[in-house]
Amino acid sequence: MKRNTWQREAVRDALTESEGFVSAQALHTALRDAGSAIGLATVYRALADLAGTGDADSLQQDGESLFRACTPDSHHHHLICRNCGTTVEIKADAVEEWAKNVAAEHGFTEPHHIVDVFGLCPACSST
Amino acid sequence: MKRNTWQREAVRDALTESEGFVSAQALHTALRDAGSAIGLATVYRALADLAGTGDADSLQQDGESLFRACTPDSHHHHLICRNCGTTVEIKADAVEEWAKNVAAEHGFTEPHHIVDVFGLCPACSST
DNA sequence: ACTCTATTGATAACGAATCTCATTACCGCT
DNA sequence: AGCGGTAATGAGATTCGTTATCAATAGAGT
Repeated sequence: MKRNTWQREAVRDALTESEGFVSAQALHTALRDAGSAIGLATVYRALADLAGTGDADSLQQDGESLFRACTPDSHHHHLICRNCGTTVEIKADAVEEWAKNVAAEHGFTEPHHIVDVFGLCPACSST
Repeated sequence: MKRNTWQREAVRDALTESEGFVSAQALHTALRDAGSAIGLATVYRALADLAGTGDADSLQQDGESLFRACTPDSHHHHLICRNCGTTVEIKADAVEEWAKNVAAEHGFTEPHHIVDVFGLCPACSST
């Protein structure tokens, strides 16, 4: 049975409050700085849960996993500022179709895809 | 000045011979098993060089970097079997355009993008 | 309240990747 | 062909993100 703990809520809230993608370690540090006594392992576990249930999206950059609270039950991609992490959710049905077709054309089944666009957001571009 | 060593050649050859994406460690093990006395650090260095010059593409999966010899000077994406690693190179100008436009629409500059499709290749699908 | 057990958290363990630095060997030069 | 400087190598140590361990804690149904 799954239990509700204040730790899980804290991680969920912290994720929701952050602008873009954040690392597990950064989240943990932020929570500790905010006075919480949450453990690092718990942050990792909570994030894995959120990613598993679809309440958070994750991506890998420089060998570390970054997470972000996302609108659930809605497949989308991300436009991410590689400087400050600010993220915009992107809907791209055309890309979904394309990925599916490409896989089918080569006889590949169970297609998944990773599609992310990185760049510098307007704020970071102007500096 | 850059020197040519048999180690670099060995890594390049081993990469070229492998069907799909391979990890640095797997390549190192393969080379050692083949009788080569190459060091792990050297494999990492050679792969980084190849990726830097555009002779190899890389992607991150499960927190480790995978590499593959690729046709140089040709931007493309990959269709990868998540079971055996077999890879097909994909040209997708439509996706390039889409990524560029999406970035521009939101005022993002210097757009890069990561687009990879995973699935099970015909051989792995049938088992 | 009481029990049962999922969850927590400090720390150890793990693994990929990088760094260190003494040794090696590539390559331009004579 | 021989020499010299110097980029490259490699074994091991180190860093860093993530996961496993396990005793202690605290949800939740009764």
